[in-house]
Amino acid sequence: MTGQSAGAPTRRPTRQQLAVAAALGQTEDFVSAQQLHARLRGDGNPIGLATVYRCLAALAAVGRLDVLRTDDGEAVYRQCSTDHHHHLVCRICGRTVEVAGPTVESWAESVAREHGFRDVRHTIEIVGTCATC
Amino acid sequence: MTGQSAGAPTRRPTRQQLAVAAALGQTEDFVSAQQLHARLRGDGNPIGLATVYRCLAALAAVGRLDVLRTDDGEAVYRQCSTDHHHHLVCRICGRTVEVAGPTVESWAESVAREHGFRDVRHTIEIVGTCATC
DNA sequence: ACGGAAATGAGAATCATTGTCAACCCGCGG
DNA sequence: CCGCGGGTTGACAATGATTCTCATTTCCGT
Ligand SMILES: [Zn+2]
Ligand SMILES: [Zn+2]
Ligand SMILES: [Zn+2]
Ligand SMILES: [Zn+2]
Repeated sequence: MTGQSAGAPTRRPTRQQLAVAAALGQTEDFVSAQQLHARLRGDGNPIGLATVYRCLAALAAVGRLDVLRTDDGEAVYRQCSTDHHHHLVCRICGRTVEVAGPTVESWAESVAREHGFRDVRHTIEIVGTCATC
Repeated sequence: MTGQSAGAPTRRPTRQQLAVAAALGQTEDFVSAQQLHARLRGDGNPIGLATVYRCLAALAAVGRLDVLRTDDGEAVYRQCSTDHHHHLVCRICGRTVEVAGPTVESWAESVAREHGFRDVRHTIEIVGTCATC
């Protein structure tokens, strides 16, 4: 109980960690660790794959990232935005529309509470065929 | 139109497929392909791991199984009830509660239509910490 | 029963993720 | 300012679920 128990055991700052954080800050889309690694290197930012995983894990542990799994099991990460929303994706052309709705938010919240669940998070993805496809 | 000709290319029935279906019918819990494989063999029911995966994929394709991913990316399957629903999962003990709500269904539908999307599907996962954890 | 197509199974191959461990770097004490 | 200790990194090996390969077996219509 003593010591710096409270909050995040601050990680020692390094170039790599900043790079990862910066890269995540440049997009609102979900990216996989592999993609992020490739992107960083592409931007002339040398970093090891294992380090990318470690940074992502660290950020996720502190709750700064949203993590979800694609259908084929790959983990994808996104910087938690203060502005919570979901995506409507076209299964043909990939067009993505951001949608937000208090309706679904409160529904999820109430459903969870109703069953005694705490610290609730949710993942919602709506997939369809867009008007032009 | 004419029977199920257009839809599901009916799979040729075999002992293995029946065994997999039967095993899935014996439990309400989610099981991984590996677990199912072990269980089947344990019950003196010889079957190849690849076949288990194939059967599961086939069943899931026809919509007879609910599939979801554990935090570590492993796919788990469960025979699903005929009705559409979603899952409330405990991030600690894995306890799963089925939830259904016209609220969220119509919300998803309207949001999609509002943007001109057709043939809409959605994925919703609510994760939290259950009362006993 | 016969023949061809579908299904199976053992093992190899794939691929994201994690573990290993020596080299490296950052902040602090001297 | 300089050197040390321990957190951090990175190349590579290891893991483990899932998929692929292909020879063999099984099912089904004829
Ligand atoms: Zn489209
Ligand atoms: Zn939401
Ligand atoms: Zn629980
Ligand atoms: Zn639904």
